[in-house]
Amino acid sequence: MKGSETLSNDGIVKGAILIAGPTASGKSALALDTAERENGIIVNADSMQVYSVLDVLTARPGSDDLKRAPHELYGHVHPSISYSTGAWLRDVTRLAGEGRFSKRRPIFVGGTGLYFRALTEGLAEIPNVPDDVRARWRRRLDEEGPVRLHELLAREDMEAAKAIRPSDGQRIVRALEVLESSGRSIRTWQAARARPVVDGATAQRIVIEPPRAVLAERIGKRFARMVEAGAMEEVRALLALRLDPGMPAMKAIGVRELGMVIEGRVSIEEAQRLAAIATRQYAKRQSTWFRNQLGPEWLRLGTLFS
RNA sequence: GCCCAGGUAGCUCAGUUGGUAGAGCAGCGGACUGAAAAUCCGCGUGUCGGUGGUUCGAUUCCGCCCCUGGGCA
Repeated sequence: MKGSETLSNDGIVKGAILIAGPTASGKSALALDTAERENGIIVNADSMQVYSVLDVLTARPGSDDLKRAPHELYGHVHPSISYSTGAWLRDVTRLAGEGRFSKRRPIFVGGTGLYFRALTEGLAEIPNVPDDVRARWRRRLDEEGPVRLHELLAREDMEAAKAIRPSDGQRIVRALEVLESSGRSIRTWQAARARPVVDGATAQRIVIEPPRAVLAERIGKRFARMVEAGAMEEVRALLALRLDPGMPAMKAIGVRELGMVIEGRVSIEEAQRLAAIATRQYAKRQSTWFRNQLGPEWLRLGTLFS
């Protein structure tokens, strides 16, 4: 790490450290070490660790970790809220505006590749889609299927339709809801990106890429530990909120699996096995993303931190 | 010991009236601009238990052996 430089804040964050890595790669440990050495403030860049309730299940830093360095954007969103990349970026911008990064070096750590991209490359400034519009298109997706909606999109927004597969319901719905609520094609919006929040020239970017087999072993052990640490009670508490199963927080790995145990449909052992599989598949998607989407400006570490 | 039923991909299994085999899951590769722990696309990775025999050719038919279940003793 370079010596500390002036962390000015004139709309863009300078001298930031970015640490990306798949689940169970030990990125939080690296972030803590770095924070202590660099007088840093750790900022979450993980789409699930923002939600409260699921402390254990999302492997959020514990109280010991929180004592070692300031942490931001962890567990600050209730699971009943549908958070998003845009909301996260606004939160980061707000922290910068409050001067939170002026005395301490921000260390962004997480496993959500899209968050890092939004941070360093900016995100299209698309107006918020009203809830009712979004709900209606999602319902139509359920009822009519993606192919039907893709045909519809092709009629109204050929450019967007060409860029999205007819089977990709989620992206089709996004294109449709943006078109309806803003009156403009999502492609038009996306053509113009807003300013990055972090200055790439002065940032240090690190991605941890441990061998898959090593990751797989750690994942298996870690989920068992989560259950011992009370993951089951967390899921119970989350389910008690009776949220729509489509909410992002409900998609956290382990919610479905442990939920089946609560319903008495599978054994705890089977749930652990299924959750470990889902986590491995997630780690694979992350690895693919980091391998192919992150540029050469990222320092790639093959080692593991615990 | 005898009688059944099996031994085919990492797992569960299908199949070949004899021309070296395919599904699901797992796994691997890829896409990714506001649900990204999401969503989507692509790819069989194999001494068909072993060994003899019949055959132009055996994973398939026959013999023997080994292994795993179940039954009878």
